[in-house]
Amino acid sequence: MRNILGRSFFERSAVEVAPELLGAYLVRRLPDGTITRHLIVEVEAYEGIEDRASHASRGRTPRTEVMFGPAGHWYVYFVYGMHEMLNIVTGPVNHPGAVLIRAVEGINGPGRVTKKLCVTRDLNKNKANRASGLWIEKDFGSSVPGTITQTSRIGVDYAREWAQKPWRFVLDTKNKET
DNA sequence: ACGATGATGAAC
DNA sequence: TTCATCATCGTA
Repeated sequence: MRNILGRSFFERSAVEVAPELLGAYLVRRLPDGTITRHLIVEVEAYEGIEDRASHASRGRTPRTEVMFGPAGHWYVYFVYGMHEMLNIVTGPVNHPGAVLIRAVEGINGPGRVTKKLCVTRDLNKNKANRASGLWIEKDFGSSVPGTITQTSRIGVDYAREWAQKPWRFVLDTKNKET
């Protein structure tokens, strides 16, 4: 059976949640009503106030507010003057965490995922559910379609020892063309 | 290798 | 109010 992932699923450590999102589906309902499903193949965990790579390491600010809120909400922010980044908030209230969706099948790169799915900041702080038009579904009945590789996170060299954490998770799907 | 391009947060 | 920085991407 396929479930829409809600607060209870996300209310854990981002490092625990992240690998479990591999093989799940990012589902988007576009303004015209069409629904598309995308297999999640790459994610990164940002966990706690200590994690120097996380925006939340600077504390509670207008931008990071949502990361301190309840799990299962979207954190969408703008970076490099042109890219929207899509994250799902994890962990208990007041314990900031998030998982960045870096790629879905056929779309590599976090900026490309959001562009392709028409995800912008107006989804920020929205719940991941049908009402917001963007949610995640997971089939708990079947196994992960591939092998999971762990590496350090991309673009966070400034984060000192936190940059080394193997908190990037990639799903290598068998015999698939890009 | 590097420029585009604008929000963010910290310093002043 | 200014400034460096940035969870990136396309072109070279």
